[in-house]
Amino acid sequence: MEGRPMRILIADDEPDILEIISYNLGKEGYEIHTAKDGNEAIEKAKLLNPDLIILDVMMPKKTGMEVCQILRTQPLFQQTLIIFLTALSDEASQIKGLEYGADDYVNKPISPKVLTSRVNALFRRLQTKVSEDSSLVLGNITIDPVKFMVTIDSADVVLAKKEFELLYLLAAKPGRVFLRNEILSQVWGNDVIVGDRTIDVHIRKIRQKMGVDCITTVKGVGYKFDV
Amino acid sequence: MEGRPMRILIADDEPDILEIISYNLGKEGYEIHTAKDGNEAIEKAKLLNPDLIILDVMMPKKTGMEVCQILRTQPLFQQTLIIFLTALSDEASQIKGLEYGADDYVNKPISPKVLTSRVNALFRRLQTKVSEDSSLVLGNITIDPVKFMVTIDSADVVLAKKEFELLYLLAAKPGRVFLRNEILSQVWGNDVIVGDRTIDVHIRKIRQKMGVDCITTVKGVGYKFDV
DNA sequence: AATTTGTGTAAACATAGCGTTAACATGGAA
DNA sequence: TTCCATGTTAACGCTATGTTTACACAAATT
Repeated sequence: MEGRPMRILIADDEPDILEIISYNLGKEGYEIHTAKDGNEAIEKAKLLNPDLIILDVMMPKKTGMEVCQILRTQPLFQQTLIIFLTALSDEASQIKGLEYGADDYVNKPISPKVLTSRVNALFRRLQTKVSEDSSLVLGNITIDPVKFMVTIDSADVVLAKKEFELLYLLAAKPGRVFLRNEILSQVWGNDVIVGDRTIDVHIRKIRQKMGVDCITTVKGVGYKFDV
Repeated sequence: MEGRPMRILIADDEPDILEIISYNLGKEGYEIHTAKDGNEAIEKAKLLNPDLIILDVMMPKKTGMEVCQILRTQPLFQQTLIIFLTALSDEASQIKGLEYGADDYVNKPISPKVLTSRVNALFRRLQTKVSEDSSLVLGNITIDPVKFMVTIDSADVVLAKKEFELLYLLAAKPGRVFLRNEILSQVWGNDVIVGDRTIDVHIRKIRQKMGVDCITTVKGVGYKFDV
């Protein structure tokens, strides 16, 4: 399902930091490369064409800001994600960094976990943007919230709005059981009051239209989407 | 032919903060809407379908996290940008926030300028550089925005301005569902107020003139161009 | 200017099908 | 068995959309 791992270039002059970040992002499955100063960062960026570049602001040879500025002028690096890493926590630097074309600006001392979360968030957003497609793919079933369309083995299934919303809720976390209350408040909202059988009827219609039985009843508890 | 301004929904229970942020982002040319608690945020989000939602974490009725969670399970809010705003600067909350599906996490006290920079950075990244005046070719249908002409199987179809704009909007992203609100703000503009049936009438005229039924209704949601 | 033609919007009515309810069926657990 | 949770079906009100007509207004033509 996933393509190649995302490639990250980390540039910092402190070996300790390089190591910590490399270790933590490597653990997430990213492909990690490092550089120890501004010039090396630019060289390696051109060589590797990474998806994300993490730049320490204070580096020998060239500062992170300079590196960013140089890279951003090149067409190849317009789309590359850039995160600044810095001990300068003052507001002006941060604004300057972001206006230089960075996508995020993280202050030192860095929590590796926070950095990882931010990296993940950036990639998550990029993914949905590039493919224009945040659809759920579960085996031979595809659920596309943007097109409001369900496809089973390349055959379209047309669902009504509520049916679709309900299916999407379940399918977003396959295997997880959703309580009836939970379903009600998510799909119908908290204030709306509907009868007992309403959910069942919708479930039934979904099952019917889909042909495949991908929704399991957990009696006394709720419903779940089968993997 | 610049696109409409990005629409931002800000939810916070402190009126001062709402005002400061509204003012600063408004200055940047964004279209601003506000909510003062979690429930109102959800309501307005559904109503306005904003491009970005800024959520205070600590709010009455529902917390920002809850709002985010609820919206993210709905098909319509998969692509919406979300920023958390919070006084909780601890690392765990931040990670949790980002993993809830937020795109950024900003600590209070907020510098309006920093927030603005971050908002700009998010939108900058999202921007798709679609050459505006390129003609669309979809099967046997050609839509040429320069000549203002639609051709089906080498037979010309003459559309009026609004009809053309509407068709072009839908056809630019074939398959994607456009909400009625979305269509209104894109084709008619944000300030213009027109009656409920106006869109339908235009859709009808397009369908009539085109002969081919290339526009599908998704009841309760909007319209889409068939691939 | 007067005339004609066409566009965009509103208003009024028609209609399909969505969402819900109600009534009854079924099946498993105690 | 009896009970309770869910399945199933049909019916129906209502809402969102389709359709048509009318009209103000702009644009084009004379």
